Amino acid sequence: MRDSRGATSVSAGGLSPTRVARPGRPRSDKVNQAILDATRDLIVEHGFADLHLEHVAARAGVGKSTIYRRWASKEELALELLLALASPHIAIEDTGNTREELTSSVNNAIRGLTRSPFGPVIRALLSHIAVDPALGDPFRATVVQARRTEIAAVIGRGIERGDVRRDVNVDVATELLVGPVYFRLIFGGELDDVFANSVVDTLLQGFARDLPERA
Amino acid sequence: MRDSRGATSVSAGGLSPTRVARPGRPRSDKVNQAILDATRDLIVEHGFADLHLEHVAARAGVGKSTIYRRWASKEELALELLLALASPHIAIEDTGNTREELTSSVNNAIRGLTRSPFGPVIRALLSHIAVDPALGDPFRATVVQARRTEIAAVIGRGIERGDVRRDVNVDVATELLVGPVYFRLIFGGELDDVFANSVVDTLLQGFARDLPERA
DNA sequence: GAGTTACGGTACGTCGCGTATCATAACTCT
DNA sequence: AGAGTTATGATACGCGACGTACCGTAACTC
Repeated sequence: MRDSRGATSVSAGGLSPTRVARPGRPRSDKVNQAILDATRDLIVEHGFADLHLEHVAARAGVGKSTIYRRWASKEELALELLLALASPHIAIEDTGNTREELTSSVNNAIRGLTRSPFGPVIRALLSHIAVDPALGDPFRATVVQARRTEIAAVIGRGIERGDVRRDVNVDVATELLVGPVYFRLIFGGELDDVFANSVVDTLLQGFARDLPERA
Repeated sequence: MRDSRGATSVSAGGLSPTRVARPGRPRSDKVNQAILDATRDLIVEHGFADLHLEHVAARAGVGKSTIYRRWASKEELALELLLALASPHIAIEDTGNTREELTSSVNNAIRGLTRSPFGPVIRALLSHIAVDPALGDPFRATVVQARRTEIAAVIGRGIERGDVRRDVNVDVATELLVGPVYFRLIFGGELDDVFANSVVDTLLQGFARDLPERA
């Protein structure tokens, strides 16, 4: 993120797979984790707007300068936290049952938002993701893209099985599956199995009673 | 919001329809509007996190104390602005064409978010709506509820016309129509007519190629 | 006119920002 | 073992915004 020293960055391309063995005292992984943990706790407790690096430092038992040495801003720190929290993810297996896999897609999103620290954190950062490209672009490029790809695979299998229409737009299908979840996250409503099933049922069947006129 | 003096509040129940005629100098509506305008501009320009009441006061040509006399916090001020910006809204007419009305529902959401100051403001406040009940609850109770009711009416007409299945859950239907719009607002993607049509087409037809097994 | 409230402006203490500096700790290389 | 280098926790700094308190003046009711 900030410099090439830490294990934080995408590994600046050293030859050795483990470490480059530079001179001087190495960055402490423990400290790194303590900062991220404290950040997570404070965001969950007080929200992103009231996240203050001085408090993070105090709770992590760390000097303020140690934080600034690794991350240039609150946003960078939050981004790394967000990506770290988003990565543990249950893959959607090929079960042979399209409805089941679609429901899993919706439930995966719900679980991530309700039963893990990822939920409160992304809730606190929604605006910044929507507004600040420095935070939004990397998030879109990794997390959102991965989820899109995964659901695209589900849709693809559904088409192969003959369960799903061939002309379904995969991007729009993803947004129809997951969009309602985020809508409820922001504007209220239960996020549970009943909702997930309701979304999938409605999507599979469609609104139309009879086939609507095409074009 | 803060006290019972201003025309701002929901009218503390005076007998006269116009004014209660209290002693002293009355609150200036001009000043009120100037503050809201300045707030809108600054949120759009710099985002909510960088909204500073001292700047609002300066741009509105107003004393800082005048702002604090009316609103207790940045959030309260932002809420009133949000509600004011959300209220101008094009109703969805009964055109007799269900597909057309559904598309209008989606396009209404898109237009509000892309072609009016409401878009940048709500984008900046998404997190606060999701996290802070003081801001979220009133917003849900008014704006979100109104939109839900409106779309429910569209669905209802569709059912009467025989275009829409009778057993469609109106809440879920609303979320399926508008959720994808908010998804793209946050996570990126074009918000245009093509998207609106795509959403409606997919929703009317459904994903399923043949009728899926029920239950 | 007297009484009351709102107005713009200014000054105040407090807090977090991001930077700089320090003595010390941890590690590499000779 | 010792020299060189980088990281660490701590502390201090100037800056800007916070929210409050106080002014003299303006606007309105009686």
